[in-house]
Amino acid sequence: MSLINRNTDYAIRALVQLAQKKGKVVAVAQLAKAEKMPQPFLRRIMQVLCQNGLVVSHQGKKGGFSLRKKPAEISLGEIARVFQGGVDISQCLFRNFGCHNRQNCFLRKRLKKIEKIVVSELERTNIASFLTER
Amino acid sequence: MSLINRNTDYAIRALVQLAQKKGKVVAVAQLAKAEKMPQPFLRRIMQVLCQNGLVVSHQGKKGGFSLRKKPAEISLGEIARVFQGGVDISQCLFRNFGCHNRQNCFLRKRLKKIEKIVVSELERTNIASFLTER
DNA sequence: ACATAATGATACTTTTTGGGTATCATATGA
DNA sequence: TCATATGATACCCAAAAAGTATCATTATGT
Repeated sequence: MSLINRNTDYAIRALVQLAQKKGKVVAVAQLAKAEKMPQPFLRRIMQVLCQNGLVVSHQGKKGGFSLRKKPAEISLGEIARVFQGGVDISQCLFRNFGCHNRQNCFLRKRLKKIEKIVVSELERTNIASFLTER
Repeated sequence: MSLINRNTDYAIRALVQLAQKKGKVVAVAQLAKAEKMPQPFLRRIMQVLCQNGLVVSHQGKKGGFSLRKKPAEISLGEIARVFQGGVDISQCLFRNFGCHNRQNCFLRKRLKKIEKIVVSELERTNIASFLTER
């Protein structure tokens, strides 16, 4: 099990690259090549990022994508929300959906607590966090 | 995505039940019924718990399983380790296994950090933690 | 104008994994 | 000796994740 899936992973890497280019327009082909991501897959991811207002798309020759927000304003939490509907670490696994006593489930309570911690970590980590480290 | 899978989930529920029975021998059929878990599936889970020294099996008529350790000595972390090989929240999702620079992967580092927090929470939560709450 | 090189939109395929069954063998208490 | 429990394994199924393919549209440079 993993906290983030590949969509999220690739999206983060692409966004970090865009951030390094300081708002310049970069084509998917370049982004994909740099981190060895499958291009058509990344293309779809960029479209979704565009639809969700994280990047701006530029059509036509010399087109590509550029950041729409400041790196510091894009958190991992937001990206995860786009591609995974957030981080739902404590989801009920019970047979046929739904524990018979969801409200009082002892296990659920405990996992929710852990989830909160994780989510807050993801919120305070943003694209800018990664710029200096590289 | 979920922190624990169903094996782990069911195992926890079964162990809590056994803890409530204070070391008495309980058949899988009973355990399964109480939490509405699929019996043959739970049976396999109990076998694994037995092989890993968490419970003792008693064969034959009037057989079943009983706790081998004190509830306080069985952590969620240990159970997760048995059924999921631990909590590997920061696993590399990169194409064909392995980032090209696993050591310096900025994303991996960050996720590892979060993973540590989660694991420590799971370690300090044990079966006894759930006994009073019910 | 037009070829080229980019994204838009969408449908499809493949792979992996989680979750679950089925079955036969073995042990044991009444 | 029979009923009822676990031991050990092999197998199946469905859903989700990951990735591919294709055709339409838009902009640029000549």
